[in-house]
Amino acid sequence: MVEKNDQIEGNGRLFELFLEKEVWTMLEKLVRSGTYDSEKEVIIQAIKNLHERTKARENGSKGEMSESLSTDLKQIYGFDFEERKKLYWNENKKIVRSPRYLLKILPEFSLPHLTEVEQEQDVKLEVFDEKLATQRQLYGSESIGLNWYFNNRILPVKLAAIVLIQKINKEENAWIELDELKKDFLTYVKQFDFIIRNVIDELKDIISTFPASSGDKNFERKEGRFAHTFVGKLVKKKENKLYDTSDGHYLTGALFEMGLIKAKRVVKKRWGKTMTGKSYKNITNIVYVSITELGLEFAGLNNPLLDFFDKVELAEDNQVYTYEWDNDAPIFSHEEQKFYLDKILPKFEFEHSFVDEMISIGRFEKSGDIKELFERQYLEWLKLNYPQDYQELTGKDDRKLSDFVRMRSLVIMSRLVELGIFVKEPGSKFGPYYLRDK
DNA sequence: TCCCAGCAATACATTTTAGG
DNA sequence: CCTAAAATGTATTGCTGGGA
Repeated sequence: MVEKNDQIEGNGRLFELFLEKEVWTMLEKLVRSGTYDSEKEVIIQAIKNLHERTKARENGSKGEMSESLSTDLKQIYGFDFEERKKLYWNENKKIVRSPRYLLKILPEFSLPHLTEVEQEQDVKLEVFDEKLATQRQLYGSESIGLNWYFNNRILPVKLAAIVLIQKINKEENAWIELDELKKDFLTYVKQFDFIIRNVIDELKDIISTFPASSGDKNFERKEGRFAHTFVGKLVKKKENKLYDTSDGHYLTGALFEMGLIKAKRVVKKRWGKTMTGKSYKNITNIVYVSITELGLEFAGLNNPLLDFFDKVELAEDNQVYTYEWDNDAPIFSHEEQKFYLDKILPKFEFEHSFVDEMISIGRFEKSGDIKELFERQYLEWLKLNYPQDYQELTGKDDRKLSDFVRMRSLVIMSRLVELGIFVKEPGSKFGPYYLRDK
């Protein structure tokens, strides 16, 4: 019983995002009327109906609903459920679709609105441009010269940049509170996820890294982690955590590490103990972020997937059907691929040259070949440039070293596959991998 | 049958916070 | 300003489906 409640609650939270309260109440009434056992069932039935109609349409015949949910709802509430669904589709699509992203105000001319106390404590958070130092500071000696392996997808990065720009425009303030950005990002991602799952069947793989959304007890933790991996999180240096110094404090997150956003930290004193014996109640760090030139450029580039939402319109009979999407087509445009290679990768010195080499090789028969190449080249590079870290890494046992190689090398390729630069043989698990344009 | 890429549960660790 | 519980973060190990 408890478990069942939890599940319904989970769905409830999810659906509040897409359905008005009115519709949720409607679902509850329908359950109470005895037609269905749970809200979940109503929703499942609705999706089944959609699915059958869609299939029927593809086969060129008229769809037969196994059970007419819309008729039930019409009788009870006097309006057409499908009609409503169409509205939600249009609403969601409007949010997700992709116009060209432009800033209405320039970041340089706008400052965050701060209280007096906060202003006193204003501390600038450096944007780390020194490529190697950054990765090393953030992730220790195991990520030197590489984009962090948990930044394993580019699509969430693109979405996050878009959300930030939208927010800056809406609030007419160039500096956005990081926590607020994360919230909006998650809302956007859920809407994105909702549309793709319901409309574009072929694209389900793309969103497999998005946090799962229903019936998952750890969902909130997962999505929190998802947000800070891609959007950002302030990491405080232990020794300094109670002091209002900026030393050793930095921001992680794909957006920041790839140079797409800049950040500043504002410190609020509450209590704590400084070196000089002064005591505070606590210290709260508020991080404000803004888009960089690079981020603006990236967000503004054409994206086939986002553009796709612009093209999808309702059919003449006002139904939302599964639209055709070429599953073999890349979800990133050529401009975006070029941007990644030319403007983002140079921040990661080893990965940059490694990817260049991968492209010049052009084909790998199996994933093992990539690992092999990576191990050879990375160790060589590390030995030359960072002998101490080389010692540390090779001093580990074989298992640890091979895990290191596996994670690092394969994620480099998975990013290239997502971007559409490389293709992994459809249906295969271990490759071959080859360049798309060859 | 074996193996391993890609997850994901779980145990363990650290940080935050509430309360006095 | 301290303690301890609660929240949150991290690391390791384990699992599994399907290709070799």
